[in-house]
Amino acid sequence: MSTKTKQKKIGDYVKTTENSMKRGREKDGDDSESKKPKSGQVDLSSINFGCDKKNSKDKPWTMKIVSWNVAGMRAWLKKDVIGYLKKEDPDIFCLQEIKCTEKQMPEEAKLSGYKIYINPGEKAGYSGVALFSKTKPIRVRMGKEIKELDDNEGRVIEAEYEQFFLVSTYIPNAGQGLKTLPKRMKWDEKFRNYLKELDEKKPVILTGDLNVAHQEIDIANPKTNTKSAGFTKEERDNMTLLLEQGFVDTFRTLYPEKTGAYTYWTYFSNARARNVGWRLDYFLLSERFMENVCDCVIRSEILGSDHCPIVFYINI
Amino acid sequence: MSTKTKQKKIGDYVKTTENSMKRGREKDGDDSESKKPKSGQVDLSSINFGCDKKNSKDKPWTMKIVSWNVAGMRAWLKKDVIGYLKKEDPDIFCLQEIKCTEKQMPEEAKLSGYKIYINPGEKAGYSGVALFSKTKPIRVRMGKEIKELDDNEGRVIEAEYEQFFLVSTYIPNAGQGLKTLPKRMKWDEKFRNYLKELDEKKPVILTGDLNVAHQEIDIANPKTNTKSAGFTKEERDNMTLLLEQGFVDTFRTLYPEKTGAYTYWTYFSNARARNVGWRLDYFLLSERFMENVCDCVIRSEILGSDHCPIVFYINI
DNA sequence: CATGTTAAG
DNA sequence: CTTAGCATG
Repeated sequence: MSTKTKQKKIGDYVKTTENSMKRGREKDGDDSESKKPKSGQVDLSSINFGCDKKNSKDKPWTMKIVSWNVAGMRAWLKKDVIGYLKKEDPDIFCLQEIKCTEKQMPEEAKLSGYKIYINPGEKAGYSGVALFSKTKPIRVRMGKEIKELDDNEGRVIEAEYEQFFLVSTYIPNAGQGLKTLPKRMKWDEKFRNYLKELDEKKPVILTGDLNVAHQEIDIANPKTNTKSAGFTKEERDNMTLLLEQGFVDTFRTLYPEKTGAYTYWTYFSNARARNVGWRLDYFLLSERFMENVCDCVIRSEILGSDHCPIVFYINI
Repeated sequence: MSTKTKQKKIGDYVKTTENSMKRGREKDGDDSESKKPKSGQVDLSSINFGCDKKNSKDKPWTMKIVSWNVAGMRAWLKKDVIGYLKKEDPDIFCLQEIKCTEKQMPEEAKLSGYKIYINPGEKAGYSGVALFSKTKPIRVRMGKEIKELDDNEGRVIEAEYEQFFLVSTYIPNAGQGLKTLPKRMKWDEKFRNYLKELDEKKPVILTGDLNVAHQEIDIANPKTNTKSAGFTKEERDNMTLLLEQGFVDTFRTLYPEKTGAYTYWTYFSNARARNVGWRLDYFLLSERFMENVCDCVIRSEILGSDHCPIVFYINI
């Protein structure tokens, strides 16, 4: 099976404007406050939190979704991430690997203005996902409520909105020495089937840490990592199957040639400073929904985890 | 059984001089270096590392021994303790709860000029004692070499010198909810018998963390701790038995009325700053050897562990 | 290398 | 509260 998948090109979906600085919403003008860079976090004033691009129907973005694997929410909160989130101001944000229960979650994390949904999983301090949404979804399912998945590890939250399903996930890691690759393969299959059914009802926005770098362009060292968790042929092929089933890797479709675009860097050996990374975090979209997409951005400057946030702009 | 024991008084053993500033050795004059207080450690320049007192025969100290429960040697080493030890410059120093093997011990800890003996115990990261001696002892026994004790937890090092045995120990903690009090009771008995036999051969200097505050004066909150590990009647009675067997609590004998003299403060609730402590670390001496003692000092200013070092000055 | 356990103190 | 171990990433 080939790991290459034909993805459509930019022009098929997105109308690239002349960096017009026009935004779907006028939210980012007030950089009068907090000029001072805070502890650990980068200076946020240089970041454009809006989106200059329009969708294929020349419409600006109306909704922003953020996904971030936080690698332990309690430690993450000590790194000035709330200031970033407030500036980013997404309509929905999805966190993976929170490694805590609702009870253990510090109050400062419970940002006002959001409905909060938490799927902590059973094992203490392991995995866990959360979803924050400004508007209340029609329905939210998570964990064992999604019977097809039987998720007891805090890996999935599904939120149904008027026009789409949003699925946030943290896909199982294949483990050191690939010792949990079989578990991963089983998960991938049932998750693929679950998404297929969901997609038949409404378009799906799938986001989160898919724990796979799909192509060689998605990893700094493809040659030396073919036996590493997250870049085995098995995992890459499973992602290909997902795409062939009617999902689109939005970032790669918008930026097919973009190298050095990663969302994860190991803490070892100063990998992030050297940009020795992996693209493991995605926005995958039901193909028929792609015409609405404005942009997909990797916020590689934002610190707080070994993953960085990714941002998705869409016109709904 | 009473927990009170008749200990002789100061004048019986030690001749208190008029703070003569004469020292047994002239070692502490050079405070020209390192005036700057280093990270985490207190300013050492105000400490008198010598001893102004003389023994009962009007002789100054000729030997200094230090004991310190370091509560994890590797973390302890990060707190500028080597600078203190070099200034203190003991002839022998005994460390308890090193929580590492010889292999794991950082090189910086292996101070030149000392013979080093390590009894790490079997369980990784648990317990473990070490002894550093400028002069090579006649014989050193530790762990299972001391058959009477059958110590596989790194609790004892015995060093034989010409005129005495030095025993450094870390007595088992009775545990939360006193769940290891039975183990402790058994240890106390066999340890007492071991010391009795040793004492028949030569005078014994016993030092270390005895994990008991003997009397009410030895603990900040005697009333609320009668069921706490380290202040149960059982543990206190066992210490009394040891004293009745011919050992002397040197500090308490020298300073029978001294309140607020502690060697341990829990890390909880800022106990050390409030001096809510326990005296758990001792120099116990064979009664017939007491005439040689010059002083016993608690270095409560010295940071690096939840215990502080204690210092023993003797004329040998 | 970092996070959150756990056992122990 | 702190140490050091461990499992996991």
